[in-house]
Formats: sequence, C-alpha cells, structure tokens
Amino acid sequence: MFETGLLRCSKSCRLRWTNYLRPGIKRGNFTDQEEKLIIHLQALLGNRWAAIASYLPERTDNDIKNYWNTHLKKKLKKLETGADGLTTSRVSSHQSISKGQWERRLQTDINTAKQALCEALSLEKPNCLSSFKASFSGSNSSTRPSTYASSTENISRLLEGWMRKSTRPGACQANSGSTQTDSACSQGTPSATNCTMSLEPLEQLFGPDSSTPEASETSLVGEERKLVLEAQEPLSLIESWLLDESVGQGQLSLLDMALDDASELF
DNA sequence: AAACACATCAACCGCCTGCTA
DNA sequence: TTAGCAGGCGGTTGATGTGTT
Repeated sequence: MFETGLLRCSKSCRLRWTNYLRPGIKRGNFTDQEEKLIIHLQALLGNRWAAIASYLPERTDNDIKNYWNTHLKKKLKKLETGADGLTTSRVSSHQSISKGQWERRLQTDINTAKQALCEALSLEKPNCLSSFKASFSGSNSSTRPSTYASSTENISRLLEGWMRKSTRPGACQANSGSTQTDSACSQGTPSATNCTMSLEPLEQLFGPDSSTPEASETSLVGEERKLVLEAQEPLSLIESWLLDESVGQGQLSLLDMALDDASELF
C-alpha cells in the first residue's frame, strides 16, 4: 500500500484510474452496437461487468454496470411488458433463470449434445470426448474451483467463435487507441475485442419489425433465412452449433442459439 | 424562480480470491 | 498450513445535473 497524500487509499486510486483516468476510455453515449453487445453479453455472462467490459475495451465495468442499471434494464423491461410475444418469452425465459443454473444447464446440455454427436458421427477420436470433457470439467459445481473462471473462459471461447462467424466484410474495424484493462488482460481477453461485432440477432430485440416471429424471420435475407430455417430442422440448435463449431463454417449466431436453447430448456 | 422528481455516474463498501511470508 | 494483505469484483449509495410543474 502506498499513500499519495490524497485522502485515497491505493484501492480508491486504482478505481479512479480504471474507471475515469485511464487513457482510451470512451465517454458519452453508448452506441447501438455497444448497447446490443452489452445485452448479448449480459444474457450470456450475467452481471459479470468486468468480463463484459473486457469485450468493450473503451468502456469500464462501472460504466457498463451503470448503463445497464439506468438504461438497459428499463429498456428490456419495456420489451418484456410489451406485446412482443417472441421477445417477451425469449428475454423473460432466460432472465428468470438464475445465472448459475443457466450456465450449468447449458454446459450440461452442450456436454451431452457433444457426446451424442461424437457417438452419432462415430468419430474414432478418443480425444474428442476427453478433450471436451476436460474443457468443461469445471462445470461440476462440487469440484470446480471457480465458476467465474470456467464460465468466463468458456464464454470467451464461444464468443470468439461467434465473433468470427458474425463478422462480415467491412464489419470489423480497428479500435485505435484502446487500451486493455488490467482485468481484461488477466482474464484472457480474446483478441476479437478490437472487432466491432455484427449484431443482427439483436435486431430482433430492437428492430422495428421484430414484433412477431414472422416479422423477424422475414427480416432476414438469403443465407440468414436459410440458416434460420435449417435451425428449425430436427437438429437442435446446440447440435447445429456444435457441428458448426467443428466444421468451422456457418453463420448461426450464438445469441440465437443461446436464447433459443434457454427457451427450450426451460 | 422555486420546489420537487427523476436520471446519471463516480465513488464507496463488503465480499471473495490469490499471493506470500 | 495458515494468517494477513492487496487487488478485483458486483452491489449500492449519494452528490450532482436536468427536467417538470
């Protein structure tokens, strides 16, 4: 501990630096993209503002937390109470679940799905299951050392894949001047933080034509519509994603899968 | 102009975790 | 092994700004 002569301890100084003084911090209104990304990440990660902030290097966890509490909560509540059946069911269904429960169930389901997939495809790869199980070994609440660490890493991996897929030509732009936070570094922030993510899935939440499933579906064009329709085929969304992940192609968004999966599970 | 309500956001608080002696 | 410490985190508070009556 050091004293600066100010009436602040090192803790306060650090906070002041990371939340206010640190260079590269963007102030002012959040863009639509940032807003959607926050909502997306909050749905995935829960109130883990530091983890969410690691995907928005120009914003601090405090900023995001404040923005969520003051703006986005209301916005989502509005949507929830609105006449939008699809959005309402989607948002409320996954928000009503406690985060830990959601994570465990999702991870368990992923595990099960992947196992089934490996077996179904008769993959003669002993590493397939073992490596996967190892990667999710932390999902057992009685053995995992840290829910946070395991889930953050997992989600990071998922997001990496999602961002790769959702990034379209011209959609990725450099974030010049941004500085990684200490927390971002320590948490293994994916390199994709410098990408402005494509967030079409969330247009369904915020777009003017998202009030009905039909509308949201018809708002999609070409390849996206095809993929949405494909997602309604017997293959579960998780399986689609797993296949997608293993093949390294496809454009199903993680958000759709996560939310749909949550709806299916509950 | 004053009073009040509401919104915003920096800072504080307490808990948890990891490190180290 | 363990106690003490520092740092990180999320939840909450309170000061300040802004809008409304």
